[in-house]
Amino acid sequence: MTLIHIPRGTEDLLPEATEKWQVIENTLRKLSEKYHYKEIRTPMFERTELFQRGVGDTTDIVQKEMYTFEDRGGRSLTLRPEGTASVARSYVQHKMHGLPEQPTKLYYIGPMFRYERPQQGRTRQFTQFGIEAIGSDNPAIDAEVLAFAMECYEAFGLKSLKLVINSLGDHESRQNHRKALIEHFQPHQEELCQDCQVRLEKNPLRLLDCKVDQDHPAMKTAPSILDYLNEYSSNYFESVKKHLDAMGISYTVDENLVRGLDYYTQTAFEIMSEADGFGSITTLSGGGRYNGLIEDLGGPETSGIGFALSIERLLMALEAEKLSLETNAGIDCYIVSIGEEVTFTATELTHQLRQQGIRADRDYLNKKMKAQFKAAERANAKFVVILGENEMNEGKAQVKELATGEQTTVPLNEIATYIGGK
RNA sequence: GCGGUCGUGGCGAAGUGGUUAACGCACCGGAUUGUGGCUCCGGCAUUCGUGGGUUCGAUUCCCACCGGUCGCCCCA
Repeated sequence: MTLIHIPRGTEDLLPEATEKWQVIENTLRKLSEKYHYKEIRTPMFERTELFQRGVGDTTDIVQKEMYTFEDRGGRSLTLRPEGTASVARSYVQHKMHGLPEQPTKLYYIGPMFRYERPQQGRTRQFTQFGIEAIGSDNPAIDAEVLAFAMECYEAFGLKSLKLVINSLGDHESRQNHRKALIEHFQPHQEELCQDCQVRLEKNPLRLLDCKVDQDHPAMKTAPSILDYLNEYSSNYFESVKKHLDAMGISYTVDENLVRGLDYYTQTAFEIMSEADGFGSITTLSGGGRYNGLIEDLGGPETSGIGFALSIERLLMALEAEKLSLETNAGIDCYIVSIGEEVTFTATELTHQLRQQGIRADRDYLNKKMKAQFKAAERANAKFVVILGENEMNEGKAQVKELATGEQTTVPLNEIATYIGGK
């Protein structure tokens, strides 16, 4: 029989892993409450058009990474490669701009899909937690999103973090900068690497973070986006920085930081890990402002900003910094039963304890006492209840605390109280 | 999508063109008729990633595919 194995670039999370995931998810949800963001759940697939229009036709995500398929009705659907487009779609569809709470502050958590060559930190299905604040173009909210993003890591004790910010400016600023870039690099076109020759046409901004040509003299003299920001954009960026300063959040400005999605305007940022043990992929999360997106999707002119982080990469960062998560694994009580005569009493007792809120388990393999003790230890049980024929006849059991070895005889109907009181 | 590298039990890991595929950990059983440790003894791979080919014979050689991993592209 041929084994069917998991699709490429996906992974099973077994209990050992899901315990950690639950801790992370809970922490992120609590943080969301603290910052007053509410959860939104959108479908895992959308009309393909949404991403073409929202994320951008020229982006790598849309051009070569989408999981697109046709349903039985002949509609082209796509497994979501990111969260913002869906949230924006939902915002427009449900006319959230009319809600009394503004800006609308939302968070989401769930799987995303991109068809890429997998490697560590990059799988075809991965999980993003993200937030969106839609309906305000006050620099204070940009700073809030950045602070939130940083706290998502600090909450777990991560230290080796680097917050990099940049401004991409508004449409006007970007156009002027683009023109300047093309003029600057055109004379050197022949000397640039293959990729950059294509970038020059497609997206000259991308030239700036090319690794092959980074030493080319033209790179050092290349026009910076920051010099092309118009007054509004420039003031906006300065104000975002002041708000960050007010919170004591440190950052570095990288004028070459370019985000991969078309919808970004003004503030753009990334959080990277500087811990050892990371390979070429160091980006933990990224985000930015998307002032034209809601309008592009048929909504009113509305500005927005958000970010998304990968839970997989968050876990990698924790591992790289050798941090562990406090999980609440284990049970309160393991019932060791000796002899087939007591099995019904064991069942009754286990059930009774559970009904009283005690996390309990028992043996189902007719193991010997010694083996049952091992099972109890493996289950991380606090107490073992020993039930033999003698105890059963007396309506009592031995209750042993595993950590101390302390053992007492307790009437069956008082075990829950006894354990609960410890 | 491109290039490198790797693929032996639950995990780690040796090994050879020829008939029983080391070892360690884990697990199970026993020594020990009802108490977690230690010790000792025993058990635990009939697809050596999958499929072809070369050969009298392949886990070992060749090819393809699948998968992991690293780098590139790009990103979370």
